[in-house]
Amino acid sequence: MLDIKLIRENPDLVKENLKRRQDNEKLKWVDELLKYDKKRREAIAKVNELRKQRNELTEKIAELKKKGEAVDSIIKKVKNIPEEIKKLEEELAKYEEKVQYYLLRLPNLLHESVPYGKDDSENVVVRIVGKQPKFNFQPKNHLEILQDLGLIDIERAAKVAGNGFYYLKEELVLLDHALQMFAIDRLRKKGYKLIQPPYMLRKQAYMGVTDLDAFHDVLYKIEDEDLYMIATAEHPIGSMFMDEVFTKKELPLKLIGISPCFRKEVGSHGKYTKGLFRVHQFHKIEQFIFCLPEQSWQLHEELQKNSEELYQELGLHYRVVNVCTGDIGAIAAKKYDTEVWMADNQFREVGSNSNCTDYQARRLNIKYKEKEGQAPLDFVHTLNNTAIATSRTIIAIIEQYQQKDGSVEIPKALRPFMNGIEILRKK
RNA sequence: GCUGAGGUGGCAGAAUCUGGCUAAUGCGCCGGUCUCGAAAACCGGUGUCCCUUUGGGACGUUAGGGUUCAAAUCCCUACCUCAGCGCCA
Repeated sequence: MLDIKLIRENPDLVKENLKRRQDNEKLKWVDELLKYDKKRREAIAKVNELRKQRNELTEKIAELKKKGEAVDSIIKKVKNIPEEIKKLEEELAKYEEKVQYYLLRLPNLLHESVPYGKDDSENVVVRIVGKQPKFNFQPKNHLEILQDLGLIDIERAAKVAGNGFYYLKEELVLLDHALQMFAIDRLRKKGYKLIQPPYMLRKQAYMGVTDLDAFHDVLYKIEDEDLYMIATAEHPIGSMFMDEVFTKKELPLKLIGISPCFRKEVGSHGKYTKGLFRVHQFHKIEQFIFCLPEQSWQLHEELQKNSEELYQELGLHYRVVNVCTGDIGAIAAKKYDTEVWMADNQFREVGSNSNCTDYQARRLNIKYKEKEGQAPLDFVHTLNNTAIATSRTIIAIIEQYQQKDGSVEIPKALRPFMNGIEILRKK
């Protein structure tokens, strides 16, 4: 959410930002928002005036009663004021709803370093790391390999839960867990604090951390409950400190979340959906930071470095892209995607790293103050970055480490976390 | 899930029964006086919003409704906390 004062004072800045995002249909929203904001403030003035009148008369009633004098005539005079107030308040509520509608939908201001572009084809490659694996045979995709090894069953998963689910088996389960333990181990050594959050959230908490499209396209809702299955640990961790005030010395607060992630993936038709790439559930280790505004850009690079170190230690070939203005999404001010190389010679996303500046924090009402007992100064900044998303990283490992005989080598970094297993082999 | 007791500012805590009496008082925090400096003491301030801003006003007692001229106070709902009971891996 943007600061209404900023929009009032710099409407052109907000409009320029929308143009860069190619969100041209939202341009008129800025004027609409300001129109309703003005009406809102006028209504507030009127309501205040009426309340003042009522309060004065009410006080007179109390005063006269104390003296034991008659109050009937004043009560008659004041009696219809509450109704007028109510009418005006209803009008005011309408304006407030409008203002809120636009505020919740206007996207974050982009950082100047975000490249201009219309969609993911115009994301800018920042760097390519590692070497493309060379095979002296025709490489297979992960699904074929895993099925040959007998480590996955997606047919039965489809039978009981539908497309997009899977049964992992034996060593593949260990690999999934090893990836998580590996990421946790490395990040804890950097001082990040581990959190296992609730796997469901109320709507109110969810509103603060994501955009409204998510409620339909991404989130599973529990029937008859005000609860949504989380799509990432980012969400329960972001909302964890809702309506709270940090002291400066508590910041930056660097956290690692571990959780399963549940996603509906509505509207993913036509996208790459093979095997484990686009699934309804997977595990993820997530980095999350609450910090002072002046710290966030440096920490954004730190988060990027952290996750790249993991991919490097796993020996994976990957690239990093600076996500362009047309592809970045409403909440981030800047976003890097990390994309791993897959056997069909495509790079595909395994993680993304967002600096949300104060956009999430304003919605969640998370502020900071100089020290205990003082008034809050301003909103904090929030950042989140994938450390490891298991399913997609599994794809990269299986496809990049496959051998001619159909076996798959386990990266050395993972072996201590999976009972020393060095290779996945058909039995 | 049931029963009972609760939820008041950054914190503690009164007012709730019996609606009108500055949300008292203390702590913390900010500023000032004093001091070489600090502590103590004393004085002032300490949430949000609106306006025609040396000022005026509205809102604010977990949240949302209701009753009333008037609600922290009475009624309803949700959420949360505590206690007891029940159920459960």
